[in-house]
This record gives sequence, structure tokens and C-alpha cells, in this order.
Amino acid sequence: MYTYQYPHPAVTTDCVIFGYDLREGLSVLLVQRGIDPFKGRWAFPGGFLKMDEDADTGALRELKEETGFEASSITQFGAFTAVDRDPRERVITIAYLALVRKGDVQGGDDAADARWFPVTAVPPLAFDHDRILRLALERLKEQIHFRPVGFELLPEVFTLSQLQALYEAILGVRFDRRNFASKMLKLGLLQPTGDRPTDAARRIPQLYRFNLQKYDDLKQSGFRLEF
Amino acid sequence: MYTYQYPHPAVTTDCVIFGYDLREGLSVLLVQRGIDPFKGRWAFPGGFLKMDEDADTGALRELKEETGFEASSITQFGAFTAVDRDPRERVITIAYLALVRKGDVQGGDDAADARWFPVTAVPPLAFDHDRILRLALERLKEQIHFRPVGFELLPEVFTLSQLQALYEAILGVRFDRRNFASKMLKLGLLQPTGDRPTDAARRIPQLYRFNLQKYDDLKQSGFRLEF
DNA sequence: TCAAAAGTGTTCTCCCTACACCCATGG
DNA sequence: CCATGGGTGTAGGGAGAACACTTTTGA
Repeated sequence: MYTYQYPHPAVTTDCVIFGYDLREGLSVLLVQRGIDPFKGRWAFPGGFLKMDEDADTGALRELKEETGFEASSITQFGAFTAVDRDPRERVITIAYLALVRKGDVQGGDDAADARWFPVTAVPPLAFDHDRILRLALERLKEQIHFRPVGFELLPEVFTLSQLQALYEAILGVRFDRRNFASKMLKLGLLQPTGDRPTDAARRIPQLYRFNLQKYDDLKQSGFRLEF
Repeated sequence: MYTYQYPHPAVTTDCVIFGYDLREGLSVLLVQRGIDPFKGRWAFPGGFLKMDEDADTGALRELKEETGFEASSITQFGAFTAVDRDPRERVITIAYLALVRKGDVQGGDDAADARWFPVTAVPPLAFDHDRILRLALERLKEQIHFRPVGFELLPEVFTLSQLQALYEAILGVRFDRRNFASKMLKLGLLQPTGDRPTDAARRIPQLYRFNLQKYDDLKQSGFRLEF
């Protein structure tokens, strides 16, 4: 038992992990709760913060424990503090956001109950996780202007139309194919690979790779992707 | 005494209140700590969260108690969770940001120990409040593109050169006077007032007022101030 | 009448936008 | 040979950046 002179809330972390593929579009990683409250409902991976870890560390640990996935970087995007958001006791949560390649997440051992859901078909969520998701989506839309989110979500090599589909999925708009291509290529962040994909049903598109070097240069000078 | 099965951190809120005037430039509101730890040091107004209030409410309450100022809106911008950030016990803080007219803050009764400091001349701060300030300044720079921060910080009527000086102070850059004026006026957010200021040492400039109506319209359609 | 700030307009360039044609591939 | 998607180019308009002259005022 732990006693304090004044009441203390419990503190948890939650991770909104976004992934993407052509079939399902933008998706989030959810785990099914095995215990009450909200037993059986889906929720973001997360859990109680330990006393000897900061929130970033705790979020990464819980994510690993519940999904088997070791994220390289997560971004804190909000604290949720409504008084009654957890029926057991006062719990505030610190929410994190990460972008991952779906393929990297496969094979989590403890991840029996972890599953991807398209953001357009998310089941009812536990606690106030629907609000957390809404804010996460907003933040993702903002970040897309400053951060090459496409390159974190897509496989290492990708085509221009895949990249465009991703941007359209996140922002919920449509772009002109030719203008999107020229704008992207002008940035210089894309490196054509010599290879071509083999599974093409139609004309074979060029494959690109993200140029990290160039991105670091651009970040130095403070850039912005306009869309 | 309050007992829990697992250890809980304490949770506080802190408010970074930005103000602005021509003499001092961009400033922050600080209070001097009356008790240990860090007794005598300056810190952001804030304090422990109560169990029956969410963090926004708690932040506004603490701000009022410590500075006498009733803010109309505050923006949560980060949680600080380093394990050793408070020497007494594990404390995490949720940080808020607000923009106010300096004049509105005068006259807080309890505010004996509240003072404005130019951001360029901030004294040593308690806890990790220097880190909180750094992040707040970054967020302010980001928000300036989506939110008419000038109009929240300046008096109700102001001149174009005052507005420009504010933008230059926040972003740390210089603009061409003529381009700044035409860009601002083109937005349609500025309403010329008939009046002219009397204290001019030189040629008397036009006074403007912020057009809230127009701003709401622009917000609907999702706009961005480019600078 | 001079110094200092205010007001105003033009030109050039670049980028965004809209849009059309041809090419490669598999069925 | 045709449907589907990939690749490329151009013309027009608008916005930003650079820049100079005139006006008002108090000293």
C-alpha cells in the first residue's frame, strides 16, 4: 500500500499507432481488453506509469508488452484528464502518437489480442479513447506539413501513386496526379531506385526511396510541405 | 491520508502566460515561490490538481489564485514527466499556454509576487520550468501560423508597425515593412478605426482593430498565415 | 528644414493550378 | 486492341520578395 497526504490520480500512457497499406488505408493498432472495466472492448495499447520511468519510457514499455512492437520514436500529443474517464478511480492519461510500417509490427508474441483497424472502421473503444483518436488524427494532419509522414508509413520503397494515396487518405482530399508528382520530386526527398516492381498489373511504375540526408538538410533550414 | 495499492505520482498544472508590450517585447508571467523547494525562485503559476477538476479547470484555478488573473482560454501543450523533476516526490505536470493583454493582468490582489519578465531576461527558474518555457516558445512560433496571436497580445487597437514588431519578436526575424502591410491587409482581418493616436512622435499612423467575424470565416475554410 | 516613421505601387520571379497527350502492360 | 494506370509538359494567374519615392510630423 502507498499512502499520501493528499489524493493522487493514477497516471497511464496510451499509444495511438498509425499504420498504412494500400488495401486498408490508414489504420490504427488496437488491443482487446482482457479485464474490466470495458472487458472485451478495444483500446489503445497503454497502461500505468511506473515510478522510475518517465512517460515516454512507460509508453514504449507498455506498447512493447501489449503488442510486441518496439517503436523507435513516439510523440506525445496530449493529456486527457476528464474526472470520470475511468470508472475505477481518477486516472489521467498521457497520449502518444507513432507512425510505423505495418510490416514491422507483425510477429509480436504477446500480441495475441492486438489488431489493426482501418480508421474508417474502428470498433467502439474503451474509456475516452474515441476522443484520443480524434485528436491523434488532427495532429497527424498537422504534422504532415512538417514531417515526411509518408516515408514513415510506407515500405522502404514505394511508388509515387502509393505516396499520393497515403497523403489523400490522411488529409481526406484528392490531388492532381501530375502536380503531386512534380511537387514531390522538386523537393528532392525522393530517390529513384533502379529497380522496378514485378507485380504490376499495368505499366510498371518507378520506385522511390526516401532521402534521409536531404530531409535533414531541409529540416535545418525550416521547411514546410505545402498541400 | 490517502492510500493506494500502487504508487501514484502527484499531478500539477503550470501556465505559461505570454504578454507583450512595445517596451519589454514578449514577456512571461512568473510568480516567486514562497516555500521550498526552490523557495525564492521564480516559476510559472500552477499547482496541484484537485480530484474533482480536470486539468484545464485546475490550471485556470491555480492561475487565478496565484496571479489574480482570469484567463478566458488556455491551451494544453505538453506533459513533463521526468522522474526527478521535483525533489519531494514524483510529480508530473501538465503545461498550458495562454496569450493575454498585459493590461488585463494588472490588479491581481493575491498577485503580490507575480511579475512580468521579458523572455530575453528570464531569471533562473524552479524545477524544469526552463524546459517548459522553451517548449512553450516553440509552440507559440507554430501557432502564429494558424491563430491571430497578434490580436490576442496587443491592445484592442494598434498600428501596423506594432503588429509587425510583435511578429518579429515572436519569430525572431525581420520583415519588409511594405510587404508585411500588404499581406496583412489583404487577409482582411484588420479593420481601420477612424481614430488616430495622439502620442505620435512622428507622422501619425493608422489604427486598426481585429475583425473577429472575418477570422471566424477564415477558420472555417482552414486558412494559414504565411510568414 | 531635417530626421524619422508612415503610406503607397511596380516589377520580377516562382510556384501552384488546371489541363492533354502519349506510353507500357496484361488481359 | 483496349482498359488501366504511368510519365511528362505547358500556359495562365496569383502571391511573395525586392525595392524607391513621397508625406507627415515634431524638433
